[in-house]
Amino acid sequence: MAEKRADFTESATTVPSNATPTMRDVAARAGVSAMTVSRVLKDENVSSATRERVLAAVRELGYRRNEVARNLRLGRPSGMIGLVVTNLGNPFYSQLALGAEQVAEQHGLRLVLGNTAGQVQREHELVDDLLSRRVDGMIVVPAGSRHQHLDPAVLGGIPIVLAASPPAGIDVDTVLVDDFGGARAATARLLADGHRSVGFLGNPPTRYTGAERFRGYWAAHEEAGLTPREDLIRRGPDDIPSAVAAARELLDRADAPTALFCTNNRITLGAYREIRRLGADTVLAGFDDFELADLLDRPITVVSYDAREVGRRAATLLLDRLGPGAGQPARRTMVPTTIVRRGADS
Amino acid sequence: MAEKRADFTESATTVPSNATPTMRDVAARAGVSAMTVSRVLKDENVSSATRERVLAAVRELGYRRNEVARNLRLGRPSGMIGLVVTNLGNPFYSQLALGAEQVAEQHGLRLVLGNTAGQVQREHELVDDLLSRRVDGMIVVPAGSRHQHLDPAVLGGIPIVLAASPPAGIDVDTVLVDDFGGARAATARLLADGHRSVGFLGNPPTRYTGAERFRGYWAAHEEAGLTPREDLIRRGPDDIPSAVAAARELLDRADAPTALFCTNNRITLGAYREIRRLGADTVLAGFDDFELADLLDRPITVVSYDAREVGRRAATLLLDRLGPGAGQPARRTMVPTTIVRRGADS
DNA sequence: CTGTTAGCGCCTTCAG
DNA sequence: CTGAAGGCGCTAACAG
Repeated sequence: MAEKRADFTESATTVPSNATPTMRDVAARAGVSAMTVSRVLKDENVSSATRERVLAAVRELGYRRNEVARNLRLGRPSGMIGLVVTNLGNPFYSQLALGAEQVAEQHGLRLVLGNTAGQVQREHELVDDLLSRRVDGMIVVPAGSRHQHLDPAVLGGIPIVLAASPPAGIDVDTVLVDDFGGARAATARLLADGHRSVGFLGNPPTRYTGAERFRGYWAAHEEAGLTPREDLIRRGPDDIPSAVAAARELLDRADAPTALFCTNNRITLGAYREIRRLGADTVLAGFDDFELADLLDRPITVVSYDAREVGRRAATLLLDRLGPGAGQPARRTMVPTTIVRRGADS
Repeated sequence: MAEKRADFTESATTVPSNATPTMRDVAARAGVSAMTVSRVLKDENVSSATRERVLAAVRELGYRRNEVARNLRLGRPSGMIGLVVTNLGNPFYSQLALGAEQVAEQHGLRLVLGNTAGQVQREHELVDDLLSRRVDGMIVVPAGSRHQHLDPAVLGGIPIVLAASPPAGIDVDTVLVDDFGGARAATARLLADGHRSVGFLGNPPTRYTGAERFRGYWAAHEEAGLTPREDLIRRGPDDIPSAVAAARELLDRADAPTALFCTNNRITLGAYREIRRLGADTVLAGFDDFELADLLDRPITVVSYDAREVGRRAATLLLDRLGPGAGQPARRTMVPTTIVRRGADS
């Protein structure tokens, strides 16, 4: 078992050398009460003489105030905010985390990280654990489409902000990317360039982004007085291999599309690879910018957005609700997208 | 100020509806003592009748045990490990974080994140803050080259693991990438392909990776019985623009190198861009793999390694030291690299 | 300016 | 099997 602090008679100035020192140890060493130490550490009125003695003791003992105990006593939460994402390995989420960290940091709050790997079960456990650790609030990128367990009511009033996915059946602050607008703009660009058969390669409609980006693709057509050709639409692919396969299907047709819109960068990559392999001159547009995009040897249009900003806004909403904006109705904000041409130049 | 719990006479079954319920609230509601609630939650011996009543009360109140208070009482640390990195936006570190999270998660530990943005000052503050929060231990990617403030002694005995950079003047567990071996192997590959003037584009030697990778470059030459041409060595560039400029300098020469070794992917990108712009056929090798590398239209050799594994090992070392391996001497482990050919095919 | 008392939420120890 | 007392480290609220 853990070695307990020595209990045998120990003079007031003798201090257990092993364990992390407590305020009382400092007090004893400085010959004052714990309260005085507390006051010194809080910069309250203490005579400069005793203050010096206390600080000396602090230094000698390497004392560091236990913020956990402090928060408990003050009835405060932990001064940490939970961040639950589906996949930290995805640059989108790591940028989001970075943005959230920036804002949290400015307010002296620390970020506690949880990665769900997209598993709803893990999300449940994580949220529960974070609640038990008394986080001040949490930012969640939901793994599933049911969100009742994220209801502030269930959470015991701890505020929550959803990111990248809209709330389903609950009423909470949310930060979204303009998936619809970005997809619409990119598709419109292709149409404006004269393309009349624009294929669609997208992740499943069950995903929010998949659905929204498809809506955008469709809307762009409607606004141009066109109707997408259903036979050029593939709403299944979700990784590079499946995107390659789907692209091949479309490009092999006699009436192959002259352009493709892809709903994320993995799909774009798959399509790009296949186009290049076939030596086709199909034009490509896709959601998500990526480094290196301009090293590609043929042009490509990408929908770009600031993932870090998503994190910043999420943290900002949360912090506001932790303070002044406590009682406000749920807010929703949307991070804009821009259309960028990449590739085939420098 | 915060609304205090109503103090007027309140029957045993009435519970404050606003604040997060405590064990006593549950106890009152179930008509038992707090101890019994505690026991139920710990699955200790309690008659199944009372257990049911308690669990019912827990459910009705939405009670969740306060792990913070629990840990305080038990004299345990927080059950969290700190992760301090220089730049979460860099995929290397986000992968590292993901790996560490995986391992921590398996042991029921949560990760607290800190981003130093490479500033030593921030690193100090972060480490200090994490210590005050009583993390079980920490994984640090040091921002600077002086590490005295990371000495376990200074840290009050809290274990620490360094990642990506070796300890300077302190004796702690460390996880490194085989920078030397990777650079040597990549350079050797170029030499084996017949190149006799291999340029070097690398980040400053003040950085550990810069120094190690340069050593590898040099060693490969020596082992081949060659001496690198000093005039083809540029140890300054640290981002894409400066890499472009440095590459141009080398490629503009009458006796331009036939191959270049670059110490990280940004530098590789810069060099690639310049080679492509000039239409040169200089062969490229570089540290760090990158997605899309195989979409490039000319071949490239990259030094690849598993960043997630760095995080996994760091967490594993830390966890071991938290448990059985508490007293061991400092260990050091090195994550291997592999040489991969990329680009100009599919 | 400084000390004492009490208690945040929980659990160990010791009585029933 | 259950409860009462005491305390983890810290700090309000009162004394003095």
